[in-house]
Amino acid sequence: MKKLEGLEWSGDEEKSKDDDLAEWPRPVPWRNIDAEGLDCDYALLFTQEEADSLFGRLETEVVYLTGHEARVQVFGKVHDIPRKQAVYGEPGLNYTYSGVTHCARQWTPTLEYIRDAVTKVTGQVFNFVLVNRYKDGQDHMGEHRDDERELDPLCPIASVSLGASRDFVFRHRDARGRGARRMEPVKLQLVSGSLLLMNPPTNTYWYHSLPRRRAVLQPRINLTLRRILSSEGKVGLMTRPPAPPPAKQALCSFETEDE
DNA sequence: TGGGGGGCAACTTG
DNA sequence: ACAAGTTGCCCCCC
Ligand SMILES: [Mn+2]
Repeated sequence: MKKLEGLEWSGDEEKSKDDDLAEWPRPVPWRNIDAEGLDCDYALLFTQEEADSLFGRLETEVVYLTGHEARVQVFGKVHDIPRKQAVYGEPGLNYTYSGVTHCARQWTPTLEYIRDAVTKVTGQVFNFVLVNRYKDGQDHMGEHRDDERELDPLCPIASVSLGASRDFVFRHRDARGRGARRMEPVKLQLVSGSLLLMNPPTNTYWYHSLPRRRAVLQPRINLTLRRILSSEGKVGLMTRPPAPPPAKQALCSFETEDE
């Protein structure tokens, strides 16, 4: 695996064939989170020092969506998205959020490094990452499921946290709305350097959110690594426009937008 | 007692 | 039908 300057793991890099998932670069103790239809695994993947370093690198590397791409229109009203988002992955992949499709930028060295670390401890391969930056506890994310059609249903979603600790809440889909089943939400604290794996079928039955926490004053960066199937017709692999596109050619280009 | 935080159902339009 | 935020209300706590 590629090394990143200033982040030399003490473990030797030799690839024995029996390399199993146990050592990265030290063993990671997993905690399993279990409920009806919910299956997650949580581990401390990076030390605090490593996490600080990675956070700092991402702060200079990651290019977030700006301008109209940093807003969302729902029910006719325009809102600023209450966090910053960036989209990275294999060339051609894209991500649709509230009807707007964003093209993935090419992996940065730090994102590749984190991706490969997660692959090393999980054995899962990822081709896409959504970066969410929460500037403080006012930034948040509403309840939702990651139920996009183009996601590989067999691949867990891997969530890496860097920076401020934040609460993270799962709610069963049948526990929402009036006349809901009484089921306790499952609450976690995601600390800096942690990795949360959301295994199937978690995303079928459980919504998750990152609630507002007014006491949190520091920023947090979250990476959700995913595997997108490229063969889906609708989204996934963005194909060249069928004909030389007349006006809207800028759809899949990466021009900088005004702040 | 008042106000702040948090949970959550209700509401929002094209 | 379908989007993902905000708002309002209620409860708890200091
Ligand atoms: Mn999600």
